[in-house]
Amino acid sequence: MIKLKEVAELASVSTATVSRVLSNTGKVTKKTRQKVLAAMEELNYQPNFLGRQLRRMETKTILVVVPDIANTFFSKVLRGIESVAIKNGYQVLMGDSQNNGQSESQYLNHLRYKQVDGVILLTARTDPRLIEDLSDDYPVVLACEYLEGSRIPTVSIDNISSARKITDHLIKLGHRRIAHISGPMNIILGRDRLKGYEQAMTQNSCEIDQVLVQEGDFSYESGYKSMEKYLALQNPPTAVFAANDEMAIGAIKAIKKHHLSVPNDIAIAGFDDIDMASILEPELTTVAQPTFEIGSTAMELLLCLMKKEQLTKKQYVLEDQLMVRHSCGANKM
Amino acid sequence: MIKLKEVAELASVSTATVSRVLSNTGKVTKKTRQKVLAAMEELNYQPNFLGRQLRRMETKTILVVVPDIANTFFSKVLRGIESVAIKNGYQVLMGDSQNNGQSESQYLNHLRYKQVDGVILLTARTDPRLIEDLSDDYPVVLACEYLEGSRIPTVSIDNISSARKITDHLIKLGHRRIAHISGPMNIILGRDRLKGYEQAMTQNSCEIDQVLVQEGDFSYESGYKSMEKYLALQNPPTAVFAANDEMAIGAIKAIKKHHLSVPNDIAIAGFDDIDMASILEPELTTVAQPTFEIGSTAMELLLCLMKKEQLTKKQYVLEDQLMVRHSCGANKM
DNA sequence: AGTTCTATTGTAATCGATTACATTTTGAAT
DNA sequence: ATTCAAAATGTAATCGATTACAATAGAACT
Repeated sequence: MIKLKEVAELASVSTATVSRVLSNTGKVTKKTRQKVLAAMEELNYQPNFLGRQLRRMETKTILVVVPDIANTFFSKVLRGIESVAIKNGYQVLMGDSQNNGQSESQYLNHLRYKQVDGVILLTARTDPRLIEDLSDDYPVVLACEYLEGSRIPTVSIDNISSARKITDHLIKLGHRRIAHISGPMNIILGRDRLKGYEQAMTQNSCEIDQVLVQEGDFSYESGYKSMEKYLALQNPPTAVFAANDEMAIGAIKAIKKHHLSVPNDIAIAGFDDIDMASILEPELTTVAQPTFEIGSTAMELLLCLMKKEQLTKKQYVLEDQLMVRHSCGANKM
Repeated sequence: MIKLKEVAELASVSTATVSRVLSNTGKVTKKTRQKVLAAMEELNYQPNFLGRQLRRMETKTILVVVPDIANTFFSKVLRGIESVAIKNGYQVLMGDSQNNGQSESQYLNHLRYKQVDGVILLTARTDPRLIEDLSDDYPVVLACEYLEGSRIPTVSIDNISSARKITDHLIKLGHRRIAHISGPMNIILGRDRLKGYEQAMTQNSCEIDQVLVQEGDFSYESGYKSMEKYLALQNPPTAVFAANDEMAIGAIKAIKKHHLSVPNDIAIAGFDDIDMASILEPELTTVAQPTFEIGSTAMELLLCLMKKEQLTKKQYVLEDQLMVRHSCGANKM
C-alpha cells in the first residue's frame, strides 16, 4: 500500500507538503501542488484516514442510533440529518438498536472509543443516567425521544399535545368509548402519548376504562394482539388510538380479520405518518411529524456541540400536523 | 482524556503489559492483571481504538451498503449479516445509498481509506468495473445483486427461475394476458426478473405484448404509475407480475383507486416478501427469499476474504420460496 | 548588492495503542 | 545453591498522517 512518504519521495518534497496538499491546509505554490498531485496520481495513492484521525483526534463521522431501520418514519429523519451532515463534511453512519436498550448502549461506546465524533439518538431505551453521563463528555443529541428534566439537547414534537389533538378528533366525530394502544410504559414517548389521550378523554368527560388501555411495544404484532383483546370484549370500543402507525395497522388487520369495517364499525387513528399510512386502505388518520426538519435541526445542534459552541437553546419543540384521512370516518372515501 | 500510558504508570507496569491486558493477548499473571484492571477502573480509562486500528491496520468493522434502508427485505438480510459478524467480533455499519450509484461508490471509498475492513453490497448500481477493481484489492461480497461474469463472491437466489416460477403460477391460474412491471433495466436484477417472465410466457405460448412491460424503479410510486398505464389500455392485462413487492403494492393501490378488485378483476404478484406483503389486503402472492441466510452466508464469505482464506466456492445460489397468498386468486380469502 | 519581511517548504515530534525483541523473573530440576 | 528453560514483563520502534516550529527561498524595497 502506497503511503504519504512515498508520494513525498516521488515528488521530491517533504511529507509536510504532501499532507498540506492532501488536506488543503496551509500554503503550497501551484507548481508544487501540481507536482504532488501528479505523484499521487502516478502511484494511485489512497490516504489512510486512520493516521489523520488519530493525529487530529476526530473522525468527521457521526453515528445515528435508530430503534428500527425498517420504519420509514426514522429513515426520513435520517435524510434530514444527512443533508446537514454532508454539507458540513461529516459522514453519517447508522446503527440499528432493534428497540433494544443493550444494543443501544453498545453503539454509544463508539463515542468513548473515538470511533465517531458525535451521536444522534432516535431512541432512548437504555439507562437515562448512562446517556446523561455520556453527554457530559461527548456530543450527544436526542431526537424524537427525550428524557425528563435532562440537559441533553433535544429535538422533538410535543407528544402530549399531539396525542390530545388526535384523541380530540375522535371525540369530535362522536366517539366516547375510545381505546388506546399505548407504546411501552418504560419509554417517555409511550407515557406521553398515553397522557395526551387521558387528557383529551378527561377534558371531554369521557370515562377512561382501564380495560381500554393496552400496552403495546410499537410493533405491528402488538397492535394486532391488543386489538384482538378489545374485540373480545362484551362492549368493544368504537374507536382506537394507537401510539404509532405500525400498531394501528396491526389493529386494522385484526378488525378486518373479524369481518368488521374501518371506519364504519371501528375508527382507528395512528401516529407518525409512515409511508404505509397513506397506502393502506383505509388510509390512516394520523399525526405527521416534521421528520426532515427534526433530523436537520438535530444535526445542526450536534454540529454546535462538536464545535464546542455555546447553545442558545437546548430544547426544540417542532410543530406536528394532524393528517385526517379515512380511517376515522371524517372524510368520505 | 486518560491514556494507556497513565494506566501503566498508576499500575507501575509497562505500557506493553497494559496493552496485553486490554486486548487479551499474550501472557499476564493474574496478579498484574488485577493491578492493571484496578488502575483502569480507578482512572475510568477508555481506550482510543484509533491507536489500535492504526497499528493493527484493521478496524474490525464492516460496512453494508443498502439501496433502501426502509425496505424490510434488506433489514432482514442485515439481521443475518449481523448475527455472524457479532459472533466473530466485527461491528456492522450501514450506509444507505438511496438507490443512487454515486452515493454507493462514495461508501465504497471507506474501504480505500481504511475505515472498514470489508464491504457487503446489497446493491450494485455504480460502475461494475469500479466494483471489480475494488474487489481486487479489498474484501467485497455481493448479496442479492450480482454482476455478470464477475469473480466477486456473490450470494443470491436465481432470479430468472424465481420470476419464471411466479409467472408460471399466474399462467396456471388461467391468465394469458399478463403484464410485468419490471425493475430498472440498467440493473441485472431487473433484467433477470424480466427474463424469467419472458421465459415463462414463451414456454406457455403466451404472447408478450411489449405494451405490457413497463419499466419501474422498484418504488411504490413507479408501481402505481405503471398500473395506471395498464388500466388505461383498451385491453388491460388480467394479471400483473411486479418485480418487487413495493411496486406490487403500488399497483394494487392503483387498481383499488379504479374501484376494481384484486384478485377478482386483476391478479397481482410481487417479489421479495416484505412484511407488508402479508399485512396488506389482499395478502400478496410473492417470492420469499431466504433473507437471513443470504445475509449470514454473505458475512461468512466476507470473513473468509478478510482472513485471506481461499474460497472453495464463490457463487452461492440459495433457494427461494413461492408464497401463495390471496392476490392472485389461488387461495380463497 | 544588501536588507527585511513574507511566503513556502522542511524537520521532527506527535496522536495512542501494539508488538518484535530484549530482559528479567519464576519455578522446577539437579 | 545452582542451572536452565519457560513465563512474564519491559523497551522502544511502529502504524500513517498532521503540524509546531525551524529553515530557507523569494519578493520588495532602499
